[in-house]
Amino acid sequence: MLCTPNAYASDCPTRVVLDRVADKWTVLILGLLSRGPLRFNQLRRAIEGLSQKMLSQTLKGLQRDGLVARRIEATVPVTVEYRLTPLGRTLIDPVDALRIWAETHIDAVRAAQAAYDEAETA
Amino acid sequence: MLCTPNAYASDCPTRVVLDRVADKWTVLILGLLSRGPLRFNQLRRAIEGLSQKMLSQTLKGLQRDGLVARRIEATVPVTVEYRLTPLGRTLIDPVDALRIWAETHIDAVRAAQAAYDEAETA
DNA sequence: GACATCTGGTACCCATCAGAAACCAGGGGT
DNA sequence: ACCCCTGGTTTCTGATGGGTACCAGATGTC
Repeated sequence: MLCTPNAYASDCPTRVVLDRVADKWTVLILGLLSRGPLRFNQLRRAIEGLSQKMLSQTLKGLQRDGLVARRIEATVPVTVEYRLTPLGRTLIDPVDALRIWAETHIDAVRAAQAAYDEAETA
Repeated sequence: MLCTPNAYASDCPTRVVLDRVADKWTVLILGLLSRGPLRFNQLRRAIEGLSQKMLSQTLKGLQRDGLVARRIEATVPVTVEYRLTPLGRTLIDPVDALRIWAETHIDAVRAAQAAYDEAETA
């Protein structure tokens, strides 16, 4: 490795990884896959507002980064199953923590936003 | 609150918060501020590749969400100090975990990418 | 006075990207 | 024949991320 991993250096590849991992759809997809393998349309239906394109694109990126494995099942119709790899499983905790933080502190954030917007307008 | 916090529902405000928190610059900025207050240009210099505009924009968002407090110091020249709020401090652990994950697993990810690209080309 | 430099930003422009909708392809149901 | 399911890709467009230049105010310095 050429650089000591340091997300604050722009030339460190860590930056690229952080960009993938610190992503809304990644967090939601990994959160679901942590509970077990799912098929393409199961994921799409479970995550409201996620378009086919973004799902396909995000899954492709996750596969490339070795976090998710894709397996074609010879059923009728052919189904495609996505599951976490061992590497992907090491990411469950950080990503879950983030999602849970958002769900837990949403009230505080909304209150802060309201206060901020109030001060702005006034 | 109208909805049980659920990041998987598109109409839940949690989604918006997750989008802010699951952001490359947010992760890097909060990671620095967790070690103590910093001024605008200190942050800018510490995070390579972060433009003034994105820093300004991200800090404004973090203020609105009540994660970061901005304090103007009557020094010469006037300096502006950014520090985490109590709410912001609750986010340190999740966000640090994400950054540390990226720094720790960068080798594995790079290897997976190389293998994937190899298979693609072949 | 003219100029550079520090502070912390804002205005403008452009390339990229996210998202919506259409389309593709193979098979099943009626 | 037609519409449904499966899992995508293509196309188009509006939003947005990000770079560059610029702004304001104070200090220094030639």
